[in-house]
Amino acid sequence: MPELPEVEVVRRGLGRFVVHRRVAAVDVRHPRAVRRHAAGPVDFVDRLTGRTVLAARRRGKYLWLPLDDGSALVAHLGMSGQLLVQPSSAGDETHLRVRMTFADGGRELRFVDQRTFGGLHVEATEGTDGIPRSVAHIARDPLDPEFDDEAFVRALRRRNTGVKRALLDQTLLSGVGNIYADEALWRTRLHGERPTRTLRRTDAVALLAAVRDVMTLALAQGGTSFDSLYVNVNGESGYFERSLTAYGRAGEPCARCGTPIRREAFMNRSSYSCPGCQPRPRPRRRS
DNA sequence: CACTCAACCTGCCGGC
DNA sequence: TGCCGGCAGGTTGAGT
Repeated sequence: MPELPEVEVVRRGLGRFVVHRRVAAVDVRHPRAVRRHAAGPVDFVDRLTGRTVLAARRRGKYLWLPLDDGSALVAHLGMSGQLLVQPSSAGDETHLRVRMTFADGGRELRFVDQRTFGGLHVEATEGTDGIPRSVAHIARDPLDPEFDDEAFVRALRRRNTGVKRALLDQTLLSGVGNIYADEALWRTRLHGERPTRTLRRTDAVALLAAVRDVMTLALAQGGTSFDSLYVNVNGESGYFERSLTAYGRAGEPCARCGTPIRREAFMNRSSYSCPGCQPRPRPRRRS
């Protein structure tokens, strides 16, 4: 479910409900959920027990909780992961993978993940920026104050691929997934298979602005639905859906020109775009 | 080095 | 009803 805005909503929830608390106990209910913790589930539990959570951080779609011994609990939600803050009296979720209780006896933190593409692990953080090594390859995201717009524009135009593939490459910029890629492309009137080499500078600048705009808008909406409690922070929230202009809207009229939105297969998934506003690029002979 | 794609899972939905 | 194919907001690592 989660792209940057959704993950950021989760991060804020963790910041509010988990930071400054000391871990009392951890129960790994499904080893696959901690498969990226190379030393195994027992070590995972050992490294967390007794630690205090210092903060809740994020880069792109990765989350991590720095701990008081210099390590961090790193989380990726994958396609279906959720981090829920639940009273201990709440019954186990069907896909509950990891449960963490705290010394203050308050609400638990639960990792719930149907498809188990997501997971948790503990690792050291390094350097002054405190980025876990497993996250180091992820580029800054467009909402990061230190994101370098100029460097992105240059790198994008230097790529030799389709613009949507580039947007989804988390080492070029992070946080963009299938939905926001399609939304940003629609806003910029670009077809996802437009070769990055043919983008004008202004196209690249506009595309980045569109990514930022759509993410900021989605985040504002997600933030509103959040304050009740964590349960609302899952893909089920129909909140974002309302403002989507292309993604998932095959057959519906384009909000700009009325042409029915098309759906095309793309990398084992789908792309949605407007045939009127986003014409397929003409195949060019390579030079 | 840059790029592409299958594999990793489970559940749901529509068609037969 | 039940079975089957297709599809789902992501990432990695092997292969070209």
